[in-house]
Amino acid sequence: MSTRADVAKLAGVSESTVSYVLSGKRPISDSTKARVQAAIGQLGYKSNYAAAALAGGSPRMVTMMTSNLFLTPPSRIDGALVDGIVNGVRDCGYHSVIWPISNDDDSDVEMLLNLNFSGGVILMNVVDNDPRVHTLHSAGVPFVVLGRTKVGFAYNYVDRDFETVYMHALTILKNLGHISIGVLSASTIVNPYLKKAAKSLKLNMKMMTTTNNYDGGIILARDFKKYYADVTGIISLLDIATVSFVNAASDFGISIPNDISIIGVNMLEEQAESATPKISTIAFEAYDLAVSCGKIMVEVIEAGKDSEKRKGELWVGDFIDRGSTSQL
Amino acid sequence: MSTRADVAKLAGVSESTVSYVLSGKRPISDSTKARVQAAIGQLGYKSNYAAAALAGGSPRMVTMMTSNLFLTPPSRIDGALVDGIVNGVRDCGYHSVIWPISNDDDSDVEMLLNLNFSGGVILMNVVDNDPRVHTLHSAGVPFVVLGRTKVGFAYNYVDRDFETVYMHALTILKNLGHISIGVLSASTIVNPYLKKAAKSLKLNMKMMTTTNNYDGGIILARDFKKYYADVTGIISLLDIATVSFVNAASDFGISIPNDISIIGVNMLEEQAESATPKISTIAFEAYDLAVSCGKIMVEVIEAGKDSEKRKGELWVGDFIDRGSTSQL
DNA sequence: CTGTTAGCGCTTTCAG
DNA sequence: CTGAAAGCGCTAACAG
Repeated sequence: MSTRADVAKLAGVSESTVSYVLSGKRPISDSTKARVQAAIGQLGYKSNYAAAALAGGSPRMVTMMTSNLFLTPPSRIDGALVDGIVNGVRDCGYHSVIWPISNDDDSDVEMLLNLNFSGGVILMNVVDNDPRVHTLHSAGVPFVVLGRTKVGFAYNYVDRDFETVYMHALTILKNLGHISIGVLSASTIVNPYLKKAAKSLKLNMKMMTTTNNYDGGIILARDFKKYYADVTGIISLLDIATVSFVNAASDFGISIPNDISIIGVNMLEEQAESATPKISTIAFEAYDLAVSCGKIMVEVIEAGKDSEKRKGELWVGDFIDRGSTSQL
Repeated sequence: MSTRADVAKLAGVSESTVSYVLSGKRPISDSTKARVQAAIGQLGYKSNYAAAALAGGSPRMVTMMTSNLFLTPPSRIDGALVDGIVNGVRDCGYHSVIWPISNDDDSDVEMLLNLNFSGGVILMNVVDNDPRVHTLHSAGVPFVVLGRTKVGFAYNYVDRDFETVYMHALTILKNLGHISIGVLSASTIVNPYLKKAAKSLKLNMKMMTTTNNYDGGIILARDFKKYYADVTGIISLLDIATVSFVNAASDFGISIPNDISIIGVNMLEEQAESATPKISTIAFEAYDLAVSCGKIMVEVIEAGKDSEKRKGELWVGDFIDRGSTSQL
């Protein structure tokens, strides 16, 4: 494996010059630049990540930690999120990898931190009072959470403005004349913002809890008339289950949108279109959100490990009302 | 961030002693070991991955490349594979990360190689004459493929002995009196080993192509009587679709196992049990296969980048006939 | 059993 | 615009 020194010798320049043509951090004449690049091509030279990381301070690598990625089929949103982060981070000249964690305990986090090869970590799929946030925080590692959790201290995160999202969705439903609103969610806990919005609009809420997969939607459709007969409007926080619910509805004598209006707040546009009829959504630009998460991660890394720079600040992904209420 | 030097000073020993208590590569007296460990704990010292990689030769890190992980929900087998590799690699004292690649072109591979931070790569989900295998090969990086593809040169891989698997599965079906065999697969191409086995057993084969997801199984059940009426035995190469097919069968007037016998050759035992009735399987020990893949990867790394040691050799995952033919 | 020392390949001042 | 040289933190001889 050739080194920077080999390149320098072949090109007849100094080692630092090679570094600078690579990094572009200082002006280099076109002629030497050309010679260096020719030498690089000729030798098939590749920069050594470890050496660069060692010499250059914190490694230019961000680690995504996301759990349950392989145990159960993830939602399409998780996919868009990962892709977005990869690209956001790459735009900043960093790289990203996924650190496979199989569960929600934090031994995998410890291991990553001990390894110390990552300049910072992006934590996804956070749970309530996530122990991993505590671990990352006390380790003093730069990290950004994609999503939010209450842990009792300030930390960097990127999230949507759900307060506005929920209010908007419920307002649409209310304007359509719905009073009894079902909430399609994987959790039995009502989101406080949702609760607050429903209260202020004087709407009744009914949790419709199911798993976010194809089966979850089918089961819901099957049970709908039995358990949720009074529900006429649905706000859905899931994606896969919602699509299958809508697609299966007619099999169980439910007519959409005649019987119920359904609006997805946590769904890719592309998925919404895969349902028949197409599901109305409050647009969730998962990809853009993730891109911005990646960029902010890099900003945090570069600001230094213990930077309070933007800590606890709220970065909201673009909230766009596409007004796609065709189905409603 | 404290370094090995800080630890050494605090413990009153030399820097190399600290290294050696960490690596265990030479005997250290219990007393100094204790002092060093105390100092490490006190300082919260973490070894620097980049420095270790730089000083110690090839980095102790293996990279898993697997595509389509986020575009579509992966099968349960992919999950078992990733988990198994992580553990196999960890048993060898290495670490592993996932390198997210969104497509089958090899620009992501190039980028990983240019980064040069990985001691070796495990390639999953290979396609026919996979371009990434060519790229890895000509880069001279240690790599192991989980699965096989024809590329015109020898490379390290780990795979099941499908020749035996198919022969065994078809023999079971034949012994049950089936002559017309459906092949449930995501591809329209008949596996040559399967074709060969069918021929030698004088069985008729009919491709039943579908996508490996819940919908794929439903569609197949719906269309079964129309398109595959003559099929009485099925060999399935899919997992998710097969489970949903079996579960949906009765809704479409198909009685299993009265009308058809179905046997899964590419399915986790746990998934087979989630169908009603339980699906018969030729056991696929995905996890064990992946563990061995991880271990072999490390072996290849340590043998040196251009080692021919085991190149082109066939490592077959354990093939275990559990004899679970209850449903048949 | 322990200490000393020479690098690993790169980045980044400091000097031209 | 370019070169020289001092490290980054660790590993692994080499020398006790």
